[in-house]
Amino acid sequence: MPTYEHPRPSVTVDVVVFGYDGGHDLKLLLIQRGSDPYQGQWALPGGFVEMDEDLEAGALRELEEETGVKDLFVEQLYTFGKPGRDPRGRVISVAHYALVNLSKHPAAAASDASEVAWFSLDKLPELAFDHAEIIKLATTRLRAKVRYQPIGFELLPEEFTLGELQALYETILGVPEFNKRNFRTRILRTGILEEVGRQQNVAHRPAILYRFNEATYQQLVEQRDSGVLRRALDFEI
Amino acid sequence: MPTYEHPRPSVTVDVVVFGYDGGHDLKLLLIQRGSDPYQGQWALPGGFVEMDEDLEAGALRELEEETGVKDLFVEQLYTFGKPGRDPRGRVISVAHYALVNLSKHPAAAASDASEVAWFSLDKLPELAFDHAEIIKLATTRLRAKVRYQPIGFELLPEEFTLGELQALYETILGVPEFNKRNFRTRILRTGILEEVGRQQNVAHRPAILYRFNEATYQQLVEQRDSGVLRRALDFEI
DNA sequence: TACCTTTGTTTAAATTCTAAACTAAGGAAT
DNA sequence: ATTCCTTAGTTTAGAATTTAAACAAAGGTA
Repeated sequence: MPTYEHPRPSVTVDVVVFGYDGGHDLKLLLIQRGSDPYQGQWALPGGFVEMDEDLEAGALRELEEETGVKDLFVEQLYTFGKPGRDPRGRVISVAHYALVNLSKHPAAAASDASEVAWFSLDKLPELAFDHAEIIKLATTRLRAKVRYQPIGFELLPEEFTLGELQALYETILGVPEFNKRNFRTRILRTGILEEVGRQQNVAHRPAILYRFNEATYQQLVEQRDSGVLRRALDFEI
Repeated sequence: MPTYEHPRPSVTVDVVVFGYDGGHDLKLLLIQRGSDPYQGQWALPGGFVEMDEDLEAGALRELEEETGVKDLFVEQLYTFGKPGRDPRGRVISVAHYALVNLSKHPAAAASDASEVAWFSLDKLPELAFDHAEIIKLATTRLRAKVRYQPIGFELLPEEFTLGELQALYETILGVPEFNKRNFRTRILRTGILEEVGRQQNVAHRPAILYRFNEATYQQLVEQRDSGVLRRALDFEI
């Protein structure tokens, strides 16, 4: 049965972009819709996938076209396909989420969609389509994933202190302040951090700067998956 | 921009159905393709999604049409959309996975696709499309998820002993034999099991039969999510 | 009645976690 | 130059948890 016999839904890719600037909240990148359905409302960056591009590539392309933001960590989240979720007809959206450090990717503002802005995750405007639901799922996923995979590092600058890392975890998880100095022990014993220097010009004892060591991490993942280690990567917060 | 201006990919739903019969391996439900691309090869049950049905509903419909199996736990897995994954053109597949206890759902055999059979997960035939890749991801997901969500109960009969539950965990995770009698402690202290009787006519001390208590589980999930409890549900194997 | 098998409990030692006290390293204030 | 303040980082004792082994129980079978 060749495909052309079937009526086909439209397929879009949308991206929930989380940004972090060292503060006490996560940011979310939204665009203001310039055209037809939900015109003027805020929405996730995204658009129709092209016939010859991979889904993730499409998500990154739409993101760059609409916001100018590129070169970031992106991963598939979930596919939303309930009939009626888009007034234009049957539209299935393959939602992604992405993480970005705002000091690396400066104030996104661009292009063919009318407006682009970063919103605090806990002060979002009204959203088009079912995008509020998508964002909620992305947030849940981020919170769950950050506990057992080192994706948080995507939100920090290349070099960071343990204090900054802990503040990020507290921000993502919404916990006021946890585990005090035990956080340090747990993260360091995994061996996935590498010392790269010390802070300069701070009005207190300068902290050690660390960098995420991807090679060591991959090695640990392999050892765990082959059964050599069991708990090596639990930095369970 | 109305959707009809865009070329549209085809969208299918596929289902990785895991079955368990109390033995030492997991089974996988496959169909033998009766038509055009990959004719005669084994493949996942699935097909084109209809214009007015939800993705999960489509997965269940195709599954029942092609194999006769219905009424089971199903969840979205991942969406596969690489160009070229289907020789018929651009086909995006929203893959799902499902869990079923084989004593409840007897030998699936049916219908419009030519053949249906259960295969041992570690003795799979050559597979059509990128279905081997989909199965691999589903297996990884099942192994990961069974450690922190009680989805394993979907694979057991209504009433089961702790020995049976442990055997299931060992089968899913591929561990020869773990934790001996501590498994019991960890599962029981969560409170998600409810005693419903004892085994009959066995040539040894009869084991207590348990049933999964969904209400207690939901209650614990809520308490955890609201921060009251932290570790209540870690039955981390 | 003795024995076999599997279920289920108890417990002591080992390990890990928690939280507090303590030490260190800067700049800023005096 | 000295003291003070702030944040970084270490040590450690007590609490809690995990592990693994010994032990006890409950059938059927010989």
